Amino acid sequence: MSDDPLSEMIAETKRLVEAGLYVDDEGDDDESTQSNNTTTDLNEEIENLNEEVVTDSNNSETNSGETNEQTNNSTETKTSSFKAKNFRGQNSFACMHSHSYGETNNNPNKLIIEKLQVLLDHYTRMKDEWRILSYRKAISAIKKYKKPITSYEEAKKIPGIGLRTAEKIAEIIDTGNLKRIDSFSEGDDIIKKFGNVYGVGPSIAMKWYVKGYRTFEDVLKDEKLTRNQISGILYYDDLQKRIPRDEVTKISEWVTRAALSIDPKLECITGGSYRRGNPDCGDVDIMITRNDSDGTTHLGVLSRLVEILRDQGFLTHELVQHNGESLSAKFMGICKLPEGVHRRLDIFMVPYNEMGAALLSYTGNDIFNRSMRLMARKKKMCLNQHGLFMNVSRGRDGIKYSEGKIIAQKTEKEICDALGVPWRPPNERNC
DNA sequence: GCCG
DNA sequence: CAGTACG
DNA sequence: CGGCCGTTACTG
Repeated sequence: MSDDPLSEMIAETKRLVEAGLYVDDEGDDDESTQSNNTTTDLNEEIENLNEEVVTDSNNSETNSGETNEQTNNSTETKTSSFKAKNFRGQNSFACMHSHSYGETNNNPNKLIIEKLQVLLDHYTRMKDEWRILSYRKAISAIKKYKKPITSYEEAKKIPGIGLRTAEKIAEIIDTGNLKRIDSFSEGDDIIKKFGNVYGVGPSIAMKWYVKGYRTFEDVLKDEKLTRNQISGILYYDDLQKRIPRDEVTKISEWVTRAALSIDPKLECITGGSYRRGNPDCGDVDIMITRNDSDGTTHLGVLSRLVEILRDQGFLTHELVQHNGESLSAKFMGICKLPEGVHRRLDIFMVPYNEMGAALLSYTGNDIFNRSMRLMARKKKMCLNQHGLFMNVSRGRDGIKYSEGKIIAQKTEKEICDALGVPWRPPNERNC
């Protein structure tokens, strides 16, 4: 057991705790620790529900297509028709190919997926980020591999599956099990549960375990928590649940209706896995922008929107404070439909010119994004949620992305063209 | 972990 | 700064 | 063997 990496990890963490590197428990250093809930009143239930029927969200029917933004906007930064040069090997990038949604159930390799998922969870707890990445890619590849894998050789041929994983797959095929998994300690499940709390990652989860906590009650009793962690524990069960697509639609319509009451010219688009067409989602991601060609922007809209939703009792918690002064302000919190459970909700305000870059970024999935961004980097460019840039060091501060550095940002297609990546509808971005 |  | 979160 | 997304953005 001494060679069990997790055991070593626990021992190391324990050493750090004893060395005082983790102390933050006793010794109430500050007064304003918790209980300063400036958020909305916690369990304020919803009395005044306006059940106005959603007339028509501009969320567009299928919501899956590219927003029909045409590049011809008067005062726009001329997105030069910059074309990136291709390089050898770029065809192996995930963003170069279609990746449709991979069913987990009814997959002929369900057992393999389950076993590898256990390993992925294990390495997640160990903060082994590169194995995490590898296992995620391997599992994703198998999910979309429709045939039963019957041999080591067959597994090895799948992109993203190498020597080590193919060996494990072979063992699963032969024995129906992975001996490696059996050596994991039972503490794994507890650490896993801690790590699933919003605001708790691998480090905190391990720290809690080493300090002897085994349940949320233990943690709540003895540990000093951030407000996000408190919310995460309080609504742990709700937030663990997947959100049916229909409910995502309802939540989107609710937010859109409130936004349009502020300014009818706002445009709201739901991104994330919803835009990728998935049947259920982990949260709701809504982008809001406004055509500024009439001289008006959406500056300050988010603060008002949050206020409205809060007063409606729709928003129950604010996890990340939005930057109300920015056209790129964002909100991250928890909402709840009158008859529903608590759901994670993200609202991203987007400068009109950046909508294409924002659509790409907030639609994902993450593997697709990282693939595209790596591609950009390989071509001496830089891709983020604001646009595609020349890879030059720009000045500090909030100096706008202007000048000659911006290459493309207004539409997805424009960015893909400049990058030399074929544009794909969102439902083909489930890498 | 996988890949070049 | 480390940690966490977003796609 | 080195790279693996973002000079992402926020919290404490």
